[in-house]
Amino acid sequence: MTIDASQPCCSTVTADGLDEFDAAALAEGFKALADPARLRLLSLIANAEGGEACACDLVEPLDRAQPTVSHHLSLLVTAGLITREKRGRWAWYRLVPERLTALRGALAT
Amino acid sequence: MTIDASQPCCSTVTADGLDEFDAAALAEGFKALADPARLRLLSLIANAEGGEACACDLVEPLDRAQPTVSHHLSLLVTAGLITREKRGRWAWYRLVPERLTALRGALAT
DNA sequence: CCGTCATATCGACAGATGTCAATATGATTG
DNA sequence: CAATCATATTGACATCTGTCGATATGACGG
Repeated sequence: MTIDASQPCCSTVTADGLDEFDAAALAEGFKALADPARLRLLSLIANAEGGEACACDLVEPLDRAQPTVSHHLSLLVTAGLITREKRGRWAWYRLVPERLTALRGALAT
Repeated sequence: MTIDASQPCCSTVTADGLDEFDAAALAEGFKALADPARLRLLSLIANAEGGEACACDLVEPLDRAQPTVSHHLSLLVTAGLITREKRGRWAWYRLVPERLTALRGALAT
């Protein structure tokens, strides 16, 4: 299941009566951010030339094994935080800024 | 170890060269938000009368056992997202909005 | 002081998570 | 087609996490 990033997140942490369902949905988003490797991947992708990064350029700076990096990238895609585009044998990743913004909005006070 | 909420978070997910150390620190914050029970606790506390909530009023709406609620509240305190004040036999909790704002800022695009 | 009440801590357990080596997949190239 | 390269998948493992029942701690009331 992949998150629909076009659907802006409605619930807010400080909203009254956040129910279990909305809370679970929100938590999924934050779970994706709750790991240093994934945060660094977001940083690397965000600052890559042209706004997109090849997986081949992410393994070395992350200092983790290739399957581990691939695993984290998949999680980020599933969470709707990045997109994957396969071109030839390379996989290119881009941020989904709306998704980041939506989670940001959920922290409004 | 308790987070110093007065220290505004400096790193951003989209900042260039987010290193492992900063990433780990940021991830700690998001980990605290990465659970439905804790998100609902934040919501309940944020909307409690007077901006503070008694633990006794949090167990039932959360639909989890008392030790579980106590556990999550402790995690939130450790993460610097709420404060605990013991008055008599009751424990009162308040949001730390600056901490929420800091994490919010880390998601800036 | 003794019982009660609110909360925290302990111990246990099932399930999730991060990690890697080995291997599969699928595109490119000679 | 065979070799190579980039990436994904699988399987295994140790660790972390959410949960609860039982129990400890500590304040209050009679």
